[in-house]
Amino acid sequence: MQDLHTLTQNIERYILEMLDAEEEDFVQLRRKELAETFGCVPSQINYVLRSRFTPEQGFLVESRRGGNGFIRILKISCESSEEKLDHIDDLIGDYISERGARRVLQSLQERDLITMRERLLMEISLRNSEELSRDACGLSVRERGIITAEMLKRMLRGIMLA
Amino acid sequence: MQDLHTLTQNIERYILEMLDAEEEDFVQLRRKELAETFGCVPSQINYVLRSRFTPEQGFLVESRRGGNGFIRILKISCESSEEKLDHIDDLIGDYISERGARRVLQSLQERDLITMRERLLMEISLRNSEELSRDACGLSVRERGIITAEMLKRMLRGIMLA
DNA sequence: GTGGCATTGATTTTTGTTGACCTATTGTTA
DNA sequence: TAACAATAGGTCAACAAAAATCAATGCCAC
Repeated sequence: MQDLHTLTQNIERYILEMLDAEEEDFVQLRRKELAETFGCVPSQINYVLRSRFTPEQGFLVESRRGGNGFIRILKISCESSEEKLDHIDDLIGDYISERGARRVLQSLQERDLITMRERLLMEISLRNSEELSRDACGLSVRERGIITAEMLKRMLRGIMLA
Repeated sequence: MQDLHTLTQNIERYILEMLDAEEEDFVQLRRKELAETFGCVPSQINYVLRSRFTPEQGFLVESRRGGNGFIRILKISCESSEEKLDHIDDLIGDYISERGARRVLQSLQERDLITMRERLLMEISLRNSEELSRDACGLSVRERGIITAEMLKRMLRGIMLA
């Protein structure tokens, strides 16, 4: 696990370095070219993107097929310290009630770490998720609280409070 | 990095610049002339309009054939919240694929109707809901698409009104 | 040996480009 | 005024290029 030399890890590092080097907060590349650079099959690139450049990890990926196709990788969030992420994890834990989640969001918004609209978005998402897991899946209160906690952490990690 | 200029992209940019230059929020042009300007077949213009100037991207296209025929491209304004909401409902409808949802979000962000962070939050939310309804509830693709549409509309309505 | 991450390649889907043929509008003329 | 000619835009199918998907397989760590 300490061995950072799998193909996937190399490609991940390569893209991260490109992002670092750029003025912009995005890089654009050709899947086929990148695959050739690493001497692998093109679909390997999709695997790297799917597993390492997800919205939960603060990235958005746009692409186009066909003539002059491309893949664009955008880094959204600012860098954030491990501490802050840990703090959020502590704050939320493995289980949280809907009320508790709302308290967390209110506090973050009052401290200007998220905007009003972002808070609103997350509240709507949580309510949706709550509704889905209650009505469609018939999950218990406890199970729903676990899902809510997971969801809230994903969203907050995604925009990585700076 | 490389030459990112297909014919379609050049024509798109040309029309956007015309729109920018105009006082009005529309431009009017001749299909044949524009095709000649770019040294291409006239139907190429239709392709550009069909793929780049759709309602989803905030445009309406009108035209007339025969003598003195023309093509007119209008920018949808969406001044009031009401207009935005109607527009959103039109774009999403009762069913939407995950891919379609992501296209809508990209387009809204490019039109500055939502921020990057908001787009990111909504993508996380969509993934979460997809995962929940697929794995925990075992819903079909169709059912998930209906839920996705509903959720997307709720989120967008929520922040457009804020 | 089992479970999960990584790798591969065959197949599918999307995008861009072109040209042959279709339809609508306007003007002209018998 | 009814046909017809000229004009201008629309549709569609075929092809090429590039990325996405998915299922099968490989590789470790436990």
